[in-house]
Amino acid sequence: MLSKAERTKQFIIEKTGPVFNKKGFTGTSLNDIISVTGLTKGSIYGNFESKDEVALAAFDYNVELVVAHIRKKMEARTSIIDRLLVYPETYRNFLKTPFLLNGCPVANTSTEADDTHPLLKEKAASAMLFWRSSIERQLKVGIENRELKADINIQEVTSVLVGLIHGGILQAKVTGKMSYLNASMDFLERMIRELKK
Amino acid sequence: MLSKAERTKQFIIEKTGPVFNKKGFTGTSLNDIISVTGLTKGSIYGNFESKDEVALAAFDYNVELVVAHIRKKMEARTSIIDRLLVYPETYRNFLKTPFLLNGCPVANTSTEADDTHPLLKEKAASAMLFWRSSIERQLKVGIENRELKADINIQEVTSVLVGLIHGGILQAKVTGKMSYLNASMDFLERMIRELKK
DNA sequence: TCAATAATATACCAATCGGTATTTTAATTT
DNA sequence: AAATTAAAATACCGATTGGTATATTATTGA
Repeated sequence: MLSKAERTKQFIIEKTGPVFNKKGFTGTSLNDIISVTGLTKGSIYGNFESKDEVALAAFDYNVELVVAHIRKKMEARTSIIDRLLVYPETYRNFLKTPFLLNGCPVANTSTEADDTHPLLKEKAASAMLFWRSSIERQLKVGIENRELKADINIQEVTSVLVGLIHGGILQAKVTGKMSYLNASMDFLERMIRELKK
Repeated sequence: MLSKAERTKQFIIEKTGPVFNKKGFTGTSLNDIISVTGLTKGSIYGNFESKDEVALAAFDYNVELVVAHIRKKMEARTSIIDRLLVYPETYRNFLKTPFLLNGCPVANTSTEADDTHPLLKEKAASAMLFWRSSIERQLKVGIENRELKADINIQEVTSVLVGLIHGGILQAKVTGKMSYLNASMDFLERMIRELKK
């Protein structure tokens, strides 16, 4: 069984995760952390040695939620095309997915931390590269299996796939018009289907 | 001639613009504003009534720089295709363009302000819609001129164009790999050329 | 040139920031 | 159940936050 401290630590991470994703690192104060957890400053600093450490853990948690969500949906599918289609399907519904409601943690953290918080930026970069390599691997497997065309530009397809998702969310979030994201996802779906041999 | 106050106001905007784009609204403190302008708090508050007002003006300035830059490059071109190609060309070199170095102000502000700063969000939304409608207008003109295919989905093309730019910059900035942005721009260029009738 | 006015600087404010030392309370272990 | 240890609450810290009132210095119009 987990120790009390470990459970509290996890509790803090789960409660602050959404706040950090919504308000960002600078925008989230210790008082935010305190009020969202219902704990006191002493308790927070008994389990984490700084606000930084809470934010870093919260980021990992936020990313893991997204990754697990995507992975679970993919496991139910066999072909590479169907698996890749999980992406547009998932992000079309980002508003209905609690941990995506305020945007993808990778995108949010990348944008804020890029010029301000080296440790967070490093984590965001790792998450981005992890995501990309997961897509690249699937494309490679698909080519080897002869499910996908052999002449696919893996790096380009990956860049476009990831870019369309983030760019679509950005446009939808700021304007409030889901149709911009949906249009991007329509396009992305067609692109994915055209990867087929 | 501009009054002293108007010149100082403009001076403050020009000096703080890059800071706000780099550090964001929350991340930029009054001390940042003071040190980057070399002015004192009294002078700042003599010309603006709040940090908010400075940030709002700085955002407008930042956007105007980008808009003017794009417009200028477009004016030298005649065909719609060539004009649209200004976008990928511009953003490929965003690192060499001072006011784009830290990312597009619309994207940066959208991401930060979306859940935290209503006034800034409103401005970011307007800028996004303005940008989109400028692209949509060009597509429409291109279709009417028979330069472009008649069956183009204007909203989709616009969403993809804008999305690829923002998504590409995001990936390049956080990972430090320009090749991700360049791959997106390669794809975008091809897409633009294929709009031709 | 000399007032009037506009613009900038100085000095201060309460509130909040992230963080720490200490005390109190709760959970373990024997 | 008592003793020990772990965890959480309280009270405090200096520094910084955005903002204001007042004093000083430039600028401008008569």
